[in-house]
Amino acid sequence: MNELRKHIEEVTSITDEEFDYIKTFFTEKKVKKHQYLLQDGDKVSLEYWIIKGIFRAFYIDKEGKEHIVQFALENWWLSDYNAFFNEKESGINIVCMEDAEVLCLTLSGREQLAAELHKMEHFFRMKLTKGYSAQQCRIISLLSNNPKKRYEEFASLYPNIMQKIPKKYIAEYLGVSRETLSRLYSNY
Amino acid sequence: MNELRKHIEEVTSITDEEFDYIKTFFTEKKVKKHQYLLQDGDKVSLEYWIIKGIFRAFYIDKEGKEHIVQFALENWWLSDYNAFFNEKESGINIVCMEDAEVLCLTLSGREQLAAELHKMEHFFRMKLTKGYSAQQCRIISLLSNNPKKRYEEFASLYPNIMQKIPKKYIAEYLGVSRETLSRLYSNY
DNA sequence: TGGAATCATTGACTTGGGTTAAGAAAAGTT
DNA sequence: AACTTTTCTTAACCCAAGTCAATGATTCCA
Repeated sequence: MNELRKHIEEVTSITDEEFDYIKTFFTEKKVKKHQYLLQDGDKVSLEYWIIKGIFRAFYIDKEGKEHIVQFALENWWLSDYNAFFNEKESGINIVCMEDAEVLCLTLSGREQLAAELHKMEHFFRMKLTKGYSAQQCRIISLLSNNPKKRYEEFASLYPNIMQKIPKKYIAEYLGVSRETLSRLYSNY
Repeated sequence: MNELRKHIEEVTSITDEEFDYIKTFFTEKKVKKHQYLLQDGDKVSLEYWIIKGIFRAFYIDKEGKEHIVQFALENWWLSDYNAFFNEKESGINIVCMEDAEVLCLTLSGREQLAAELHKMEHFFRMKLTKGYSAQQCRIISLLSNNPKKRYEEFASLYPNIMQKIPKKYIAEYLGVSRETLSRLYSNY
């Protein structure tokens, strides 16, 4: 839990008492590679903060193709906020790609935390602002860059993800076929 | 300003005194068609809430092509949150497409409001959650749908935007050439 | 340690959508 | 009302990237 405190204090400082209270909302969980945290159609009731490990969140289209919404590793938050906000079942899947430990927070727990502790409301807003901003960059990149540029951008933005996961998932993230991605870096 | 109060109270109820205070952070502004609210390279210091009118926020790539990040009309919030979060100059442009009235809030004003009034912090978080969720839908659509599907999705999601703005901008939003878009609905 | 999955590469072929161009229609302006 | 400017449509052509298929390379696991 100590990592979580450090993580929160990057945004706002909290007292020992406050953190003791915050802690009570989280439960620890160990997750093995290939294990699902969330499956298409599930009721979404949890949000996860990753202590260690790697996950991918993906959407499956009507043809059965996977499209990666988000990768997540240490210190990242992860859930289907879309389902949460619209109070629907999940439309995406979240799978573990490298043995992991996560902290689980119920969505109602988060709202309660935010309501009771202004600092936590602030914290969540700041995290969301960052996520919003990152998503906007990705949209711009999808609209204006060709696959090669997108690949280079991704590689420079997330070098640590690049090394750790199969390239086919990067292709799915970039919106490109594995074959095309493969051709990109063989052309040097 | 009354519309603003109504807008805020959709999320959280506030007292007269609170609203009187909130009001002091906003200034009204009238904007004419074709007028810029924000230009690539500007220092981003304001956020806008639209009372009436239509705007588009767009990115210009190296070839000079426009790519639309966001449309915005009544009740929408608009700024370059990316620039704000990373404390950089704007990378996008915001242009008025239909005579408008907006309320301006400085970014530091927003932070102050959020810090002083927990309710406003909550309000901004809720708005951001909704925006985040919408962006995620758009990313999924860009990754998994072809132009025709994206067009249909957009048309059903934002029928009011469809009617009011030139189709070429919709093409720029969908990441498709005007010609391709034009072919889409002539094929029925 | 060897066989089975999974993942990556490469080549041949196909195709969706971009580009170019030219003309029609609509909107804005005087 | 006439002229300009912007927007839209349609057609011909082309190319980037997808698909299909076969082969190699890794990784996984019994």
